Amino acid sequence: MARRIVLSSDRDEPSGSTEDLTIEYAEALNEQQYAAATAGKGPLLIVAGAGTGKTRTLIYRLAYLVETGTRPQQIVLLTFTRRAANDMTARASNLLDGRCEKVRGGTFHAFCLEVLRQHAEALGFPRNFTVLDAADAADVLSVIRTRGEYGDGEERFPQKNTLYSMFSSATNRDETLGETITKRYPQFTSLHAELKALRDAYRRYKKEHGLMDFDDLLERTLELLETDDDVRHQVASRCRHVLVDEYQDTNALQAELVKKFSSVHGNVTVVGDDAQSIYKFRGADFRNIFRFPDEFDDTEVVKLEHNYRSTQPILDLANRVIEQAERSYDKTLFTEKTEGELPALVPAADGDMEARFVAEMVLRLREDGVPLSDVAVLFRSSHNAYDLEVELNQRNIPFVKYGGMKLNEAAHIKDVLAHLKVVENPQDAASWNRALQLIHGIGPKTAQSLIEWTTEAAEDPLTLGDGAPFSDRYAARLKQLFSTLRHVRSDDTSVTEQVEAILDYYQPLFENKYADDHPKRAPDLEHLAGLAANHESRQRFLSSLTLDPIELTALDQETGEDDEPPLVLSTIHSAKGLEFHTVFLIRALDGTIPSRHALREPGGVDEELRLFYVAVTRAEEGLFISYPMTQYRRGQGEYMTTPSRFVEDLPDDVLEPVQLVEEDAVDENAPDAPEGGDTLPSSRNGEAPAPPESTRDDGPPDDPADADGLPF
DNA sequence: GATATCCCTATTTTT
DNA sequence: TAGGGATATC
Repeated sequence: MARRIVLSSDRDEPSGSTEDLTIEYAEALNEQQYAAATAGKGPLLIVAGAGTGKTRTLIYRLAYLVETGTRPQQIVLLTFTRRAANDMTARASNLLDGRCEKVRGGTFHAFCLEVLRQHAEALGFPRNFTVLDAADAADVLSVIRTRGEYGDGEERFPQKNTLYSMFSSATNRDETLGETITKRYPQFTSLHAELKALRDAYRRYKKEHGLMDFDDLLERTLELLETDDDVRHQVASRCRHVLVDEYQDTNALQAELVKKFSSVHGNVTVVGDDAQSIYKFRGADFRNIFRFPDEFDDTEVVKLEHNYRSTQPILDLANRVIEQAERSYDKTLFTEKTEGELPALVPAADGDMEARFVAEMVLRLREDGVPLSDVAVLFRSSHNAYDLEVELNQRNIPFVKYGGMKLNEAAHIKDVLAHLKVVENPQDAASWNRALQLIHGIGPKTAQSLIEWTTEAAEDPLTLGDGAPFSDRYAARLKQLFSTLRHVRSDDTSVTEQVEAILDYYQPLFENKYADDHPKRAPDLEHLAGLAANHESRQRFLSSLTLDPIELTALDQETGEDDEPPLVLSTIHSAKGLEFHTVFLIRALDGTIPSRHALREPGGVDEELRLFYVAVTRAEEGLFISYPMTQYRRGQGEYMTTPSRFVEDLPDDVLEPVQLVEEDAVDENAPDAPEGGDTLPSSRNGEAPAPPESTRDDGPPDDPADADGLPF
């Protein structure tokens, strides 16, 4: 263990002087926000309800810390997405002449990655280790499973994705594998020993080949900081202030990391709202936030309750929603925006009609001056938006979808990235596997022996030694592959050139592999090359893609300079922390939200309820909760749905029912026959869904008389 | 040993 | 509805 020489840090000690502050904190913030932003040293817990200016407070705190002498490089801001981190540092920089840009920050995973790149060797990993995303990790598990003949028994052995979630679940909840299996995967209890062996094999494999999955980033960092006190001291010394956003969604591992990061200076600020904890599946526990004062002595607690986002009617609904929870949440949000439209509950005949309703309303809002980008459509899970996506495409309404397919999850992108990864880390057997099997004539077996050849026999893994086990069938391609890779490796190629070189090589393989739809996929490859230009190194490019994935639809849209900012479609999870003028919550069905899967888990319904609460509290002025009354399922055809239990018992003066009427439909009340063909898209142009907002304050709001001529 | 084809099944949320 | 497993064919 290295000898430690402690340098006096007086030089760095923040002055703490409040004499020459350039920002009028007391004027910009309310009393509690001010207290939070300007709190002194030590642990600080900010319990902030939805829309209470939590982000604003955090930004001012950043600025305050910098103004009172803390160097920005010594502040660590941990957030849930990189977008949130960039957003906050940018806003803080605006307040303070750019100084806050140097604040370090990002997600837990990204920050841990930074630490690990520095110290990986101490853990027996190479510094250029590869980060596996969930799909990569599952692929690795699949390879190991097949090789080790784990599933040879009679019982069904879990699939690769299940294996990954199982192991990940154990890590994130800080449980033993046995506990996780008993609690969450009881059907595999009899396989416990085999699963344990498989997990050990997976761990060994990752270490041998320089691979880390998402969980490793957290777990290995913690291991590093726990076992090597010099490293811990070194890392924590650089964290004079640690700020954590969305603390209610941290899990046991992350809470422990926060402790370690702040173990030298003891300055931690965490912000969160227990009623908005929605990441239980990742091991988050809303009670974490209340444990904070027990974990950190002398915690100062500040509560923010004044809501600046929503109108009173929306808050009333939010309060009624959260009241339904088993556990009571101590929420007393209040606002001064007492006026406002009632949130509306909108049943639609079917998913198609629901989509038309939303599209129509979005256009009306735009005519009334609400920009598309200030409107969001939220849903429980990604596929809930399919109908709407089709509708929006037909009407040429630009949108971005968050929480759908990510660019780097698309198979063709993974193919290209595998080649880059192999150059970056030639031990990365998982990527070799992928790259090699693209070549016609190379399957799992040949790939395996080739990998052994390159990584063991040759001194340079990117050359093929004589006598490598290859046959003429694919020899030419293989040589081409290796020369491409060597070119990519050479020092003077930019990341863009590297990607281009791989694309040239990949093109014929690509067209062969995706014979039916490669023209559709091709633009993504171009985008990838474009993205590469923004990155200074291959390694950074790769990790930024895995840790901060790009939404596929964001690229479809090709947002040019003067294009209209698009409508936002988002899973509720991905909408966390955002706000919009008007929110549509679609597919509010029992079985969707709450999800059918959640009903089986203890505490599952409450978690879904919090999710619902998050959705509702995103809205500033307008809120429409809609659902289709019938749905189609493969086997059964159409069937009647049940509205979400969360809206069922709400009185009309909290959530106002609205009836949708087709403009040119014959006066037909409820389409109770499953085959009711009259609502199907017989006419694309004439329908008039909900009456405009204005008719909704007086009496039954179902008169479509004022449905104006529609501009399409 | 690689690949083409067919059938079955499970189906949330994210770093 | 796609992705995985099993089977048949090259």
